[in-house]
Amino acid sequence: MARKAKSRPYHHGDLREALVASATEMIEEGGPSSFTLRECARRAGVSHAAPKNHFATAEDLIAEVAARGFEHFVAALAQAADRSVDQSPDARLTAMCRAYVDFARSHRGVYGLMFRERSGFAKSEHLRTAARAAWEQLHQAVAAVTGPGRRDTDAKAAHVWSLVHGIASLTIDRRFPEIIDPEAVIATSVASLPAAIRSVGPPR
Amino acid sequence: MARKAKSRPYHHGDLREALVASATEMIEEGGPSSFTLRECARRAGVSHAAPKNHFATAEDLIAEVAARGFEHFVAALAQAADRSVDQSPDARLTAMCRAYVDFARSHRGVYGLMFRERSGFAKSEHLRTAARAAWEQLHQAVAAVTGPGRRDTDAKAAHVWSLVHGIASLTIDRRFPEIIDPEAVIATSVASLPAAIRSVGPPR
DNA sequence: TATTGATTTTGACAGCGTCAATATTTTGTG
DNA sequence: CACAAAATATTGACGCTGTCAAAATCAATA
Repeated sequence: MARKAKSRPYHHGDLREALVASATEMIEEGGPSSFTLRECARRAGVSHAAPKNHFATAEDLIAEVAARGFEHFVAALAQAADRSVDQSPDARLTAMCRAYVDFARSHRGVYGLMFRERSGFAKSEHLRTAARAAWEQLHQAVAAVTGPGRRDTDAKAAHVWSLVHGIASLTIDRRFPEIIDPEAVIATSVASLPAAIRSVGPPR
Repeated sequence: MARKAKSRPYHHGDLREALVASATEMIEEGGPSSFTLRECARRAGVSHAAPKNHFATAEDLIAEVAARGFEHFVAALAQAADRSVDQSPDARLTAMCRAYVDFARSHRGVYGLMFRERSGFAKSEHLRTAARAAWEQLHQAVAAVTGPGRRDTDAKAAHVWSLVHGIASLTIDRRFPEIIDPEAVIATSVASLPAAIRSVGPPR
């Protein structure tokens, strides 16, 4: 055993972690499509087939990268919430949305990976739970704004997520016309969110 | 010459169009990442190097697919606008947003391609102009709601695009929790849009 | 110390995109 | 009509990729 304990289990030391680090690096540098398993092994200083012992397939490795991306992402959102814990729910939600877009913009590659369909989402339990944690983080901030016990909080949270994800994606992939200042879009759209979610759906 | 005339210029007949058709088919079936140039050539019934005469690189071919996707997309939006031409600007914008999400859901593969960063966006003029046409289509519908001559219509249009693109992406890539009914999110969020864009940004 | 098991390497395979050389067909011109 | 020129398609090769099986290496344990 001693598989992931701190006991420096083997030859390389901890190849599994080294592979995740190299893969993350590659994806941050050149986007998800720039990743290749062989180059990743090269960066970790091992032969091209060595990863097989830790990840059955290349997809499993990038699923792990995506899962850790979600964990990092959740931490960033939580930190934003903590920093504004003494403010209003509206301010807290706004802060979280800003943190959302900031994370996406400063981790373009991994963020793109996290929301790409084929990221091993179906196969990796780790990835699914990490993604769900992100959803719950956002959901909670929305619930604080709409008030407790509402039936349609889910739809409102989905609305918020859609908006910030849309802004993040279009900004990252440069699909806005050049005239558009992403910073301005983020500022005005995010600022309008608390009021907007109060009026989304039936007002009762 | 007679390069793209109707004169059945050659051996295959019209390989260029056949390649675009095969590529579109592949991407719709298995997503953008399932495309390979060799399989595409196979489907078109030619050798693996035949595409070289019509597209210098594989990226050029998928850029063409993306460009046509945008053209098809613009047509779908325009059709939605036409169908609601006798209604209010609000209803027209709503209809267009519904058409937007409907298109994305019924052309998952190509839509994913259209908004993926590496789609030859930088190199293909055709792709850039087709994408710009889509933006202008949406921009116009937004302008009709906010009223003419407003300075912040761009930001409002970006807001609308972000929301519908976010809904479309998250739905397509199945990133909403299972509890969420995409149909409900689309209905409520899109319905709230006209009112929302009136309050986004400075009210003056 | 010997054996076991985990880890890594080596070598092979098919598939990929691209390129150069060759073959074939169409088009344009004398 | 014949022939040259241009356009189009094929063949074969190159280096790259992910995956697999067999052999080699090393750590821990019995």
